Parts: sequence; C-alpha cells; structure tokens
Amino acid sequence: MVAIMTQVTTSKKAALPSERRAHLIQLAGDLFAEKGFRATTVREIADAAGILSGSLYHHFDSKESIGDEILSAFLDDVLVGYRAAVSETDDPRAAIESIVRSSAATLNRHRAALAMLENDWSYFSGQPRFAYLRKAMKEIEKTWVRQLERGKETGQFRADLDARLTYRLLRDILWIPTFWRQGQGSGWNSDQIADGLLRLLFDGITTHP
Amino acid sequence: MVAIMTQVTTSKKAALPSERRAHLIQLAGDLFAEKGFRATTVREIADAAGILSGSLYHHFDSKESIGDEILSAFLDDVLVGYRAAVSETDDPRAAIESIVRSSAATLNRHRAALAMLENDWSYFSGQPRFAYLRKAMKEIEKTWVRQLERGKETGQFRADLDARLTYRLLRDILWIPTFWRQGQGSGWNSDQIADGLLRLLFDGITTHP
DNA sequence: CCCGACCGAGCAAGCGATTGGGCAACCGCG
DNA sequence: CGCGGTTGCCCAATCGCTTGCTCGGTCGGG
Repeated sequence: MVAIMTQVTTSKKAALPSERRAHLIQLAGDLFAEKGFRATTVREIADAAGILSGSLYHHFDSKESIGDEILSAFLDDVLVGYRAAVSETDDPRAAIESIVRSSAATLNRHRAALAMLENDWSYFSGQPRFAYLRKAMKEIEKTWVRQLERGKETGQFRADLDARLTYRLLRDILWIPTFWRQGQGSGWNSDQIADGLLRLLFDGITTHP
Repeated sequence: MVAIMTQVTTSKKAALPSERRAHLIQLAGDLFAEKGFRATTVREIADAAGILSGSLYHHFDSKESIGDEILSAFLDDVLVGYRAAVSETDDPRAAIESIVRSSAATLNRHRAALAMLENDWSYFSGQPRFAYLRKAMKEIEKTWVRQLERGKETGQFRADLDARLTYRLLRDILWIPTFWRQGQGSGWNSDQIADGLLRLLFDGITTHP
C-alpha cells in the first residue's frame, strides 16, 4: 500500500495532459509496438488519428518526445511496483512472487514501451536524452539480484544458482507474453500467465515424488 | 543421424552462392539484428561492405530478397534439427532435451533471422512472399506440443500443464539468450545457457527435499 | 576480350519537421 | 444578451533530406 512517488525520469517540458493528447500517445504506442519506433512514420501516426502529420506538432514538439513520454511513464510505473514489492516483505520467495505479479500487471499496461525497448534499444540508449533508461534498468537488475541472492542465503533457492543469469532469464521471460497480445487476445490473461510462470519457476515442468 | 533433406521454403531464384555474396548477407544480417529490417537502409549495408549502395543490386535484386535468404536458411535449419530430435528417441523428456539442445545450437548460428522474426514479424508475415514463415512456425509448434502432451500421458510431466502455453513460454525463453550476444560476449556460452535452462525447466529454482 | 564486380549519378517517392492560417468553442465584460 | 478576444485543434503547403532502386559506364583478372 505504499505509494512511492519518486519520479525517476526527467521530463523537460510541462506537457500538460489533455484527453486528446493521451489518445494520440496510445495510438502512436500501438504503432511503435507493431513496427518499431524508427520504422514508424509520423504520417502513419497521424493517419491512425485521422489528422494530418503536421497537426501532430501542435501536441508534441517531435516524434522523439512521444517516445520519451511512453518510455518514462513505463519505467516510473515499474520502479514504483518493484519498490513496493520488496518493502512489504522480508521473505525472498514472497518478494520474487510479488515482483513477478507486479511486473505482469504493469507490463500489461505498457506493451508499447516494452516493444520499443526491445526493438530500438540501440537507438534510444545511445542518445543523452534517454540516459534515464540505463539508470532505471540498473535499479531493476539490482532489485532482482538482491532477492535471488538472499534466497540463496536462506536456503530457499538452489545454491548453485547464478543470480545474474537467472535474473536475465526471468526478466526476459516475464516480458515475453506481453507481445502475444499483438494479434488478438491469445486466450490467456495476465493472471493465468503469472501463475503458469510462477509454477514453472518454483517447480519446473516435471512431476516430483 | 538421420539427415532429412526436405527443403521447406521456396526460394524462387537459383541465387548461386559466391563467397562475396555470403559475406554481404552476413553483414546485412548483423545490421538487421541490431536495428530491425525496416529501419536498416541499403546504404548502411553497402557502407558496412565498403561499396556503394547501387552495387548491392549486382548481387541481390531487392532488399527483401536479402531478408528472404536469411529467414529461409534459418527455418530450414531449425526444422532439420527438430525432425532429427524427435526421430531419435521415444522418450518425451529426452526428446524435449534434444529439441532444446538443437535449438540452442541452431539459434546461435542465426541471430539475425531471430531478431528479424521478433522485430519485423508483422511486416514479413503480411507478404505472400514470406508465407512459408507461418507454415514453418506451425510445424515448430506442433513438434513441441506433441512431445509435451506425450510427456503428460506417460506421467513424466505435470498433468495440469497447458501444453500450448508451455510451448510458447519455452520457445520464446530459448530465443532470449540469443540477443544477449548483441553487445559483446556476455560471459555465457550456448552450452551453459542450455544447461541452465534445462535445469530450470525440470527442477525450478527452489531446493527440493 | 570478356565478364563479374563496382562506381557515379540520379530518379521518384516518401521522410521528419515547420509554418501560417482558419475555424469553432469558450471566456469575461459591458 | 452580445460582442471581442482567447484558446485548442487542425489543415494546407512546403522545406531539405533520405529512401529503395536504376542504369550506363569503368576497371582488372582470367
């Protein structure tokens, strides 16, 4: 229940939120998720909104600023969820489970941002404007690794677990099902996926004696 | 040991293989993997090869045909490996393990194709020229699901396992580490990754009594 | 002397971005 | 009520540049 309000990213402009504006971001995000940020043109975004490309610049000052808002909003959400997850328990396994469920819920609301990070990471991470990306990613990694290491110390997780390797696997595994929604609802909701994943995580796929 | 030589994809032109040509495909694939197919320009490919963009069209008749060769070669390789894996054993668990190891080896040789499938799937799958993509994906799914179902029947895998959901998770999980090599060697080789994954798969991350 | 490999120049189309202006809805003020 | 001004939203037109691709010509090894 702890709502930590620390804003990580630095949004330069005020960017007052209007209804129309939010809708445009939504539309742009869908296109970015489907085709990648670089491969999406402002004309396509405008077409989806039913306006001309020039009209977009009444709401945003560049195509990059649209991407900026999508990405920063996502990372803020993720970090808020992670901080809450680790602060509400001392048990590593419970923390991991909480992190997984928090992620599943958050990712569901930010498909576009995730796709952009995967497809156009090299593009964004190279620009000074998006320096906050690397910073946020570091905190995410730190959060995961710490809980995994603590789980090893308490004997709940296997001692031979490579924490960093496991983190990379788990994080990326969590991100996967987000893309399945692209075509249409593929039959699984985020709870089902989180459950299946946790089951796989803790028990594997085999039957145990 | 059964080398099944059925070619799945339909490459329209002969496309006689020259050394230079293969090198160009390699260079183009690296760029496609890094930035996506649509976001990569023919001029960038030519620059990487040290020639002018127009000279590329001496070797290929379009940018798409470069992508075509990369993708079809990859899928042919995967299917050959899968067919061999399921034909060499009757034990579902052994088959799964064989599929995993075959995948890890094949994927390592086709990073570019994998990245293209992830980033630009909507672009390729929409074109008639790339219809073989959907066909190959169907066979891949069928192979996985069949072994998982058989494992449930023999009691080796959990009876409550959703075969299709598990397949989607496992397949995509297998694909993940391929991208880690993008930046530099991240410290893990394909054997380590396959082992870590199989361990996770069969046992989970927790300690068992 | 041929021929595969490449150059150099350029095409039409499309790109991101910018500008100036129009149009309706709303505001406070008389 | 009605009027002048403001604001939010969008169009039309255009800029300088990049895109995938074409094509006649050049060069060097076999």
